[in-house]
Amino acid sequence: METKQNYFTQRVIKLILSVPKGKVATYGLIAKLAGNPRGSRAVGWILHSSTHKYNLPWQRIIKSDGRLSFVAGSTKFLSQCKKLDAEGVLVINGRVDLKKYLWNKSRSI
DNA sequence: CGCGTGACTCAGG
DNA sequence: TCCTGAGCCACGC
Repeated sequence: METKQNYFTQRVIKLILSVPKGKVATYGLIAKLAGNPRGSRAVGWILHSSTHKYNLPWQRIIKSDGRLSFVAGSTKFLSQCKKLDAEGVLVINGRVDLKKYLWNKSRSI
């Protein structure tokens, strides 16, 4: 593999690929599990940079408050909304109920 | 090695 | 609930 990136980046990608369908994760959670509790911004950058290469389920990654990261009404926003809905994740006014859909690695059913 | 950028998060008001 | 400022991290140039 041409993975010349940092361990953190690789870990983030793997973590994102581990998020089950019908569940969502936050940038902060991914960053924390990857080893950098404060690397949330980096997670966003990694997604933006590697989604096309690794075909990551970017729609499952949202902000810590349960809202989508994109501007409401934008093309990407609607696209994410549609994908999540197709997976069974209910999105209301650009918000997701983290209490129901947040992925807990410790609880992975 | 420094600087700007970005799909973030937290603390206050 | 919404807005603002400060902090953090990886990447490209």
